[in-house]
Amino acid sequence: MSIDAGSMTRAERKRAEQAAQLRAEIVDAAFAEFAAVGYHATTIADIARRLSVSPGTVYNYFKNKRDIVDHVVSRLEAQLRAALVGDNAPGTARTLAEFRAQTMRIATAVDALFYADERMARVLLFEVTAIDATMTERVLAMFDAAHQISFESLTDGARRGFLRDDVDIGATADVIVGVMISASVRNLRNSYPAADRQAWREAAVGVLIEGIAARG
Amino acid sequence: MSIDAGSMTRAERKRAEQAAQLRAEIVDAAFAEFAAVGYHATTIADIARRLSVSPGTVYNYFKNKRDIVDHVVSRLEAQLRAALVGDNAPGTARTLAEFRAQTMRIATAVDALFYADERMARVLLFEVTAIDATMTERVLAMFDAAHQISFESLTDGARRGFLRDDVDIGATADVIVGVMISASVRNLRNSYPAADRQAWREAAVGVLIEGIAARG
Amino acid sequence: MSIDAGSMTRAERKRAEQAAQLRAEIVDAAFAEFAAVGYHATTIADIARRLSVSPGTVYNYFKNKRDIVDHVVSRLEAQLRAALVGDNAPGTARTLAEFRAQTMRIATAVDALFYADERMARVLLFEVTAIDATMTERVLAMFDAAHQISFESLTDGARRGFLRDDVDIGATADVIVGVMISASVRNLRNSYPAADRQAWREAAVGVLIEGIAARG
Amino acid sequence: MSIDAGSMTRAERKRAEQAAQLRAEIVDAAFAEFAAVGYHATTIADIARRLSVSPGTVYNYFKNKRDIVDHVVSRLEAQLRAALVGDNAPGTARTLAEFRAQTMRIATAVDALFYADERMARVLLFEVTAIDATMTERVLAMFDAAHQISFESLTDGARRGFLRDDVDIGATADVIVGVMISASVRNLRNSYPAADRQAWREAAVGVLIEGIAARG
DNA sequence: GATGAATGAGTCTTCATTCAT
DNA sequence: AATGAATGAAGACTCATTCAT
Repeated sequence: MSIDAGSMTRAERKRAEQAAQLRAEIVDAAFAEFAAVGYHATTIADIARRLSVSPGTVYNYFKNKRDIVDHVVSRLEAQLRAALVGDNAPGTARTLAEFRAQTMRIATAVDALFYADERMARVLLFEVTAIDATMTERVLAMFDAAHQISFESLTDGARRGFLRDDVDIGATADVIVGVMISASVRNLRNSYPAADRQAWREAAVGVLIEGIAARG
Repeated sequence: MSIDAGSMTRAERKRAEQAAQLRAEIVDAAFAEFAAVGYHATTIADIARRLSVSPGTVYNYFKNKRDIVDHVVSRLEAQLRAALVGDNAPGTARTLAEFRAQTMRIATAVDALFYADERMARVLLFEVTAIDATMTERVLAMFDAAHQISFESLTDGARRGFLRDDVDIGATADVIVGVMISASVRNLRNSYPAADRQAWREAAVGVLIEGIAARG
Repeated sequence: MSIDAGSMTRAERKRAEQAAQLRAEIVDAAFAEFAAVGYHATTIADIARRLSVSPGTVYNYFKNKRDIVDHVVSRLEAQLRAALVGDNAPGTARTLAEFRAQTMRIATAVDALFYADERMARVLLFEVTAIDATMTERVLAMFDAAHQISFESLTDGARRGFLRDDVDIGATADVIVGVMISASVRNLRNSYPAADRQAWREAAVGVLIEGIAARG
Repeated sequence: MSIDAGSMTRAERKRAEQAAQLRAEIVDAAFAEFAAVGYHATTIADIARRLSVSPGTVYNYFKNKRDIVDHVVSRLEAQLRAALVGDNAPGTARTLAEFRAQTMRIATAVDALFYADERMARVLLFEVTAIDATMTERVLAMFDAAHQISFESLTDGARRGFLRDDVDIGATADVIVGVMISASVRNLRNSYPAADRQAWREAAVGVLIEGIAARG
């Protein structure tokens, strides 16, 4: 996959860059089209037309239509992963206040992602799952990853004593993932202004933390 | 649509019943097929074959394929509505204990619905949304309805004083819907035994109620 | 494959007959088209057009284009087999004269087949072998079958003593098959009148029999 | 087409040689690919890849794909012609023994050709004929040429008196060509060791000569 | 009302060929 | 002369829908 740039001539390097660029543009165009009219309603010709390119060209970069969605989803996966980790790695919060702050950071990051581009939610939650079992599995695995991160974070909080020790961590992690999904979905119908969204996040996180914080 | 049974002969009535029966069977078969292989991968012939009937017959009962999904979704809507209301109409809980009990009843009903037939979650969440904007809108409206019921229930609880009055009711309702979605989705990957599911519900509801119950 | 006609209604039987008829017509049309312009140059639409039928209809009868050639070749195989056996089963000749007569009968039957319809040679020898390895194998197997029949006939002749016992039977059988192929191929270029063909057969069979007949 | 070498500088000459070389290599590569997967399954890119050259380059040497096969076939034609004539020109045999020896030489040469490279038979007999009528005609013309040579040889033998004068020379020539084809085809299925092939040739030639030699 | 064969529009995909660099 | 990305025409195949029986 990685290309030994050292062994390439200048011309080759330039060509490789242009190829990578077009690949990326195809993924972009496909993503846009999938979000706009759906995977099945999108034809390869549609994607090509967005780039003023011929259908054949698309096939110079991707094996087939299925291959294109795979790359679209990979990009979304990477974006989501970036939002979920970053400086928010689980286990770094030492106090309830820090935990709350960290949770808010993650919520804000995820929200920014889905809010900045509501197409993400549309494609990921509503289009891609209908393609086939493998694709569905990938999406479910993404939910699982989010669950995993929550789980670790909560486990750590319980160990450090600022979260109740009688709470069911698995169930709580599910609740957290559910909130994320729910927020994404609701945003598709009714785009809320950024300020409301901040308030919403604080409220939701507040409810959660109240529910799991150690008493006293 | 409604049939004036009074003016029908016995033979006519019998025929009308059989027709209604076949209509229902077609919806069933379509649902099963959509869940098994997806909406787009399902052909009219597949549905017909399940009923040992010809494709043409299907068109005697439904205008087109799109019309069939519409009815499939209507049935799922009705089932969900039944689970959400019934004797669980919002505003009937008078104490926190009653509220908790009611919430558990709803959670159990919804869970029973999705657990009894995981195909429901699959079709509703993963297949149907990819069909077109109208269909997606219907699903979002179902989420909205669930949100509405939660919202009313919470509002009532706050008014009666057993829920904190500083809680953001809208956000909390979103959390509740999110939990439902999350639970449904996770069950698709990993079927949990009924006992575990009961424990899970209690834990999740516990977290929620702790988070919103009036202090003291 | 065989259909239990007894369990069919009259209407079903009629429909089955019509289906079988159309299947056969498609094979005919495909054969004609393959012979005229070749397998690769033939489109499904071409075949359909010959029958004033839509392309989709062709696919109601055959899985794909490859499936159609398979049936075309099966039909040719059956025709060839019929020409090679019939009352010409190996081992029935008791004297050299009978052997010569039998050989002539077979030669005449094969010639009639290829002469009656030069498309047979064209499709079998020149078109079908270019499709894929499996198809080529089928054609080679047909040559093998012809070889086998010759071989048995010659073996029997040697055993009965009217053929030279020092002759290489395998090689001779190859020669016989070669003559058949050669005659078929040459006919493609230059259609000879029936009388000439009869003379040709007698000459060729004469050369062969002279070469292998027991001396004295 | 022909190049006036006299007016070329050394550099020009070298370049012309390299061009001729690459042309030849393209023909080689195409031949190899056609034999391996067939004419239609071979893409220009496949041929180019074999030579570590770009598809565009191929078009600097040949007008189109069809043009390439034409040259492939020309090369095969030349090889076959070389095997059939050489010191085996018809009319040089003076006695039956010489005739037999000459026939064996030709048979051995042809066999060597097809045995050394079974791809020849595959391409010539099984691939190339399916391309178009012109190509088929070329192959038939090759058979004709072989027939012609046999015919002349036999005519000469009859004139000199060591072959029967009542034999049908045309039919006999057909038999000879048929034997060549048959041997080539059979070798495609079952590669025989060189020793067996020698024996086979002797047997087949023996049968033939016995059949046509003058008696007494 | 049931049938199921016929329809043909609609897409993906391939690949020979071109041409700007 | 070599390159290789772009092209777009062409064709196999699917399947929702129709309609004569």
